[in-house]
Amino acid sequence: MEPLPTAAARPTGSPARIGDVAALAGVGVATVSRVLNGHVGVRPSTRDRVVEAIEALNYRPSSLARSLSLRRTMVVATLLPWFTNPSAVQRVRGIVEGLTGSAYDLMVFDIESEDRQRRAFELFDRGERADGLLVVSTLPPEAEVDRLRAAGVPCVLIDAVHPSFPSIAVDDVAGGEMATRHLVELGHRRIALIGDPPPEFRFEWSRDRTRGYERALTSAGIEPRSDYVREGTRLPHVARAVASELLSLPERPTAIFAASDTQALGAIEAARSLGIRIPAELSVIGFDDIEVAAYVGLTTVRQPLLESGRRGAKLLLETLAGRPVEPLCELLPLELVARSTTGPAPDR
Amino acid sequence: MEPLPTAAARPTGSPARIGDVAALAGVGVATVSRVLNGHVGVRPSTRDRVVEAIEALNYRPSSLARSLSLRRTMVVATLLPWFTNPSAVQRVRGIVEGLTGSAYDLMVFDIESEDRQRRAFELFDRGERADGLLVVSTLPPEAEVDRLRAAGVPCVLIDAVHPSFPSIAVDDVAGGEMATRHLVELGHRRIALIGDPPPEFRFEWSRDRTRGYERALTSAGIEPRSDYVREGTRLPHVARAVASELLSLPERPTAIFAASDTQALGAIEAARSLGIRIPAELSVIGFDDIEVAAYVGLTTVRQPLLESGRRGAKLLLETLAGRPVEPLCELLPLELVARSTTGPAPDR
DNA sequence: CTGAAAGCGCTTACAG
DNA sequence: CTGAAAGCGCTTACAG
Repeated sequence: MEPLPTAAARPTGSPARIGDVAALAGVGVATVSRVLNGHVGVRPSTRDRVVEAIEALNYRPSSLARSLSLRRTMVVATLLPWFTNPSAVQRVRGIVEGLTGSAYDLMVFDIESEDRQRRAFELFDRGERADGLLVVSTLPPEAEVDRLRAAGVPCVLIDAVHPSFPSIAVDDVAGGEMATRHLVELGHRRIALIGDPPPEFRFEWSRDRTRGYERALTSAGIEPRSDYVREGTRLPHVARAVASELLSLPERPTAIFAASDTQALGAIEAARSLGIRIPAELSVIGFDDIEVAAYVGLTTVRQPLLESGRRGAKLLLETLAGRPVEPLCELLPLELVARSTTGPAPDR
Repeated sequence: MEPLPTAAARPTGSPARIGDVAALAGVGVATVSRVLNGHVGVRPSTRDRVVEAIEALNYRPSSLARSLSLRRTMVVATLLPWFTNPSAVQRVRGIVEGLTGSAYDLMVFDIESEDRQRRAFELFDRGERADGLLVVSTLPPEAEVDRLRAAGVPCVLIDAVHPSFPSIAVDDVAGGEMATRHLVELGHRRIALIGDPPPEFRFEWSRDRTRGYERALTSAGIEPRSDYVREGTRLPHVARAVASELLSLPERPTAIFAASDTQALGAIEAARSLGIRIPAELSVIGFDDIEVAAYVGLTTVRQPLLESGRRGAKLLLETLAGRPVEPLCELLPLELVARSTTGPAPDR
């Protein structure tokens, strides 16, 4: 089953292989490979014949076969849940920026369910489909951590922390505290919280922000009330529904801290449709500072989303370049951005 | 160089291969492969031994090697430029939805420059890294069209049209006309247009919308003015700058039609900072109806972004399932959504 | 029911 | 400077 001598002999529909080129040029495949990879030490006349054959057959090497042979793909993969979320998008944008100018291409893989997460790691945990991984807002299952380490796949975590990998994150407890303190300082006492549902992928920052919220309340001498703490996904209608419940409570909160801007926006809409004025009757503070936040004047705790992606990408690039990176956790700064959705607590 | 008999013999760091499992279980690799792929006709006791060896070695087959051998990846790739743009994100969200429940995983690949576009197709045009392609808001170069067809890679276009592939699109000329007519009907005569820069990736809908704009003007007896037609990218500051120029014209337009909501938002910000009231002194209409549009009350021409992704994914799935799909262009409906950024032209 | 061998399409020592 | 061969890690006829 040797390569056939001419292009015409290849069945239509299947691209030429390196053997076809070799046959047409009258050389061995090794020589074609050398020309392809720009190795020195190929006689110019030979090279010319090979180049000619490549063009005649419209040949392009199989990147898959190359990857298998080279054990290198020049691709970086980003694995993240809900990757169409505004904050996730912003991080991805940072990753794209961080990778710009490098030789690596970016592949983004969505993890929407545990099933997809499993499949994602099946695809990537050997480092065959991508040379490095950027895992965003989720933690690999422990078994995958082992595989990744065993296979030596460079991996950087963004918005998640694990002792085995370097990571870029923020202090979520401090963030929750910061947001809540802002409300307390405005005189609010009845402060509700809308958090994310329990971690689906071992992803726990919502819990940390809740802890910060409780801490701030306690140190202000306010007793946390369980009926003021709700959970819901970031789907617009869910966020609205959760906020509506909160706003229909007999003792309605005068302020809401939402664990994300997306949820804060839902709370604002809920208030709007209930005829509750913001910030006169209700203050709302979010988390993230996504692009629309500035646009609609949402008060929020800003975390450097873009920067997190950029830094994560840079860190991964370092590792890929062979510079060993400590599995340290780099904390990015948080900043309170007071805009127009928070104000003094109503009298009474 | 036969597989070594025990796991311990494998160098740490390299995952077990099928040969290691076979050796440990005392069977041939073919048998391991059969067990792995759930083929019938393996004696239960043999199967048990294999399963045991798999677990002992924590073995997971190389998906890359599988792909090479099977010529199938169970992955669908989406190639799109500026994939963090709100409208692109929305389409991707639709694609994710359309793929949900299927056996295919989604990989997203960003095309930000011609260089990346070339690399994207190098990776995907043989159908080795993905079984099917969803090309969004860009057109493959003609040479790639040939390769894709030659290799028989199923490919669906979204927001782009090519005779060789089925596609999901909208009638952009009609859309441009619809937007402009809305302004004309409100009494505007000085109507400006902010379009995208010339197509970077043979991507021409902005031109079509401009054509619709001109057509609407002409049929209203309004002479198109070249100083009213500007181009700029969707980067926020660019959109603002372009709008500012327009609004500083001696004969300032009373209405702006932006080729995208993102640009419309930029125009609104520019007006704001120039102290121009909307819609009293300036009407602004966008295109797309991205999520924030409703939120900020932007009048726009709605195109079914989510639906385009969903339909594209479904179409691709059909093709992948072997049901031949005509290379037809499916046009999705456009709808004018009048909100609060457009109003009657100011007297005089 | 099972294994040896060929094949997927490359790259790269190794030997000339 | 160049080619035959082994290897990357799988799958699958083919022959028992």
